[in-house]
Amino acid sequence: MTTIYDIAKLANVSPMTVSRVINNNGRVSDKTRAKVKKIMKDLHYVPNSMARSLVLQQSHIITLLITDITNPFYTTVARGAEDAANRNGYKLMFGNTDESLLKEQEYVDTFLSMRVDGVLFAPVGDDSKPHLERLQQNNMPLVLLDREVPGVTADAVIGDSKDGARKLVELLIQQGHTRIALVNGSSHVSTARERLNGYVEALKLNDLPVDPSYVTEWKYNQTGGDREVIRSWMDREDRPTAIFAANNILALETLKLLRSMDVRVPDDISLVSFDDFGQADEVSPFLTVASQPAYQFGVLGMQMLIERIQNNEQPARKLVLPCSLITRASSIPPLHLS
Amino acid sequence: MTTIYDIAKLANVSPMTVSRVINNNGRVSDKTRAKVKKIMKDLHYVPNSMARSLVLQQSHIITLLITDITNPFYTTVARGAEDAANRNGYKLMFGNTDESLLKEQEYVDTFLSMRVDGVLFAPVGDDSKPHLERLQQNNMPLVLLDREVPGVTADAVIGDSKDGARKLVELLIQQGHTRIALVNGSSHVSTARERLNGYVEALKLNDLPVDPSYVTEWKYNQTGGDREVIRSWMDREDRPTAIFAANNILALETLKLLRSMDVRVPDDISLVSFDDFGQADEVSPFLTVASQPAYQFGVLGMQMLIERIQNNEQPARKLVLPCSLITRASSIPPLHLS
DNA sequence: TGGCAATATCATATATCGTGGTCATTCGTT
DNA sequence: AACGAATGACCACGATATATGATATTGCCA
Repeated sequence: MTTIYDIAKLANVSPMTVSRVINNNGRVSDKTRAKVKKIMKDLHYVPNSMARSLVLQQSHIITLLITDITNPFYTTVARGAEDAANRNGYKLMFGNTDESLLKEQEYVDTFLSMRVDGVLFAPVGDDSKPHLERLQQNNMPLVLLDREVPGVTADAVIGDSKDGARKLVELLIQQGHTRIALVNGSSHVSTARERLNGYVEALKLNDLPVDPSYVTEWKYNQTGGDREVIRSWMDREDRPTAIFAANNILALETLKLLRSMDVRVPDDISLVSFDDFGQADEVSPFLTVASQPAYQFGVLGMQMLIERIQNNEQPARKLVLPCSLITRASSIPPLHLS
Repeated sequence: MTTIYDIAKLANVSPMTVSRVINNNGRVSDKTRAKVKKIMKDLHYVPNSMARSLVLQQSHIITLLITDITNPFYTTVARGAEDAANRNGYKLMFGNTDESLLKEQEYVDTFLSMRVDGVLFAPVGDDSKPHLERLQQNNMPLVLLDREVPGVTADAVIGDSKDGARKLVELLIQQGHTRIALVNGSSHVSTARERLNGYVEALKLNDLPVDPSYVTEWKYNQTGGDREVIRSWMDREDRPTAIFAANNILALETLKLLRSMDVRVPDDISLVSFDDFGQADEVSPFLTVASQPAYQFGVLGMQMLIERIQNNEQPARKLVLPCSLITRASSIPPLHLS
């Protein structure tokens, strides 16, 4: 591809003069400037940002790593982060780990080796710790998103999972449910632990028993969960009258499973969950959810990151965003009360 | 950050030896290799891919540009492309244009200046032509996705929009509808033109009139559409009994609008559209759609791109993927027939 | 068995990729 | 002659390729 040397030769000037024209600094006469610009256009010249960031030591690129690009929660986060990045003159590029630690590690290496200016990071879980430490050891500006990691001190924007979970479960209790099951994410993820905490707390506050056999753990992206657990719940005498799914994807999977067993929601069992479904909610608003301000997650995370890029020495900050309860058709009082 | 020079100094070897250890080529004694590796690990060394790709003239990075990251169709495409890229040893990074030509242009410049190995490109529309030409002028391997651009010769993976549209409209006609409106995407986008073609063709084949006032044009991501048009349709004596929305987002927006006017779907009016809603379809399968194999779009596009990276001289190829009709609750015979 | 050339193995010096910063130099004016 | 504006020469950024130098190993023959 064309370089400043090619252009310099054609324009009968030195490469440095071309560089000056490109960056619009230093003194270049209008005549040579025009001549150089014309040749650049004719040759479809594009500056090589590899070479440029090699000498400038910065790329003006920020990356966002999410764990599930098909999850509307994360894509909405992405939109927020993108808008905030563009407003500040940064380009945003995305990576998707698919809840895989291996992919996460590879992306971390890619980001480090690309010398991006900063990373917005939704970690896979607690085992992401070495990856985060690797970023920090290399002094890479970093902001955690949605999930915290024990033992890692870093800026973070997270949701109030415990509070949201408690609100959901208390709603169910108010509706008369006493046997509430939980389809949770992996306990290696902070949000799953917090949601379990909120679930337990709501039960205890209302003097309801906490039955561990009513709690199961899947991965947040639903792969590899034990489908039989739900089946076994339905076979019990004291079958739960409501299920709390810890995120939107788990709620969908649960719903599918219930349908395949001819269990109707909400007639036979109520279902509530965390996170909306993006625009799809409009089709037929159905699930009662604790909704998180996804777009704001992205915007605020990006702002925090850009401040950290400007000064990586400041102490770590943590932002906890509230969730709001949206009551819809999927949760109703249990049969014996209606 | 640490460089091979730092490591070389500590290991008492030359930078070149360190480079050999990193790339596992050339002959290095086991002793020095071990020594160098230890120091690299101690210093958390990460190779600088800017410097590397500067000399190697390749980055092993492929980028995918989509027009709406919150659209489940595109995120599913992304997952397919990602899987195919990883299988072939490439890293995939994403860009999102939000249906904006300006953002598209900026991403094109970024990709060119980053000297990525190839670009998978869902163009905003016909006006993307200069952007695509810019890529081609710089010899950047390129595969179009989902949308074609008149006057641009390039590899492409697209859906059979015309056929899908015809299938949808013919289903409505079979159900007894005769007044079918179309909420289309911009006529500057190839898929919108094809879907209009299919719509018109289905009407003509069934000896139904084509009324231009029953066709409106919005942007595919729904921003800036003229909401009043739909309102005016509903005010007419001969109000349409069915609406065909040209993609999932437009269908949602239409649905919202109808709801706000207390028009019920499907009781008062039927609604069909292109593209699924990802996992959200499971919540409550509702809309009748022409479904495109989104994941396959990504996989096949990526394979095509990788072949083009290996040989950019071969003639352009075009792959047209079929869509399948999924009949659901949103389309029923019109009132007067039931 | 000793001696030396031939060969294989390991390591380094130097040039290069495309750009920007610094400082020296040239040019045109007054 | 003197000054400021315009331009150029050279090096650095962090890596790799090539050619070459420095050892270690082997083979061969007297």
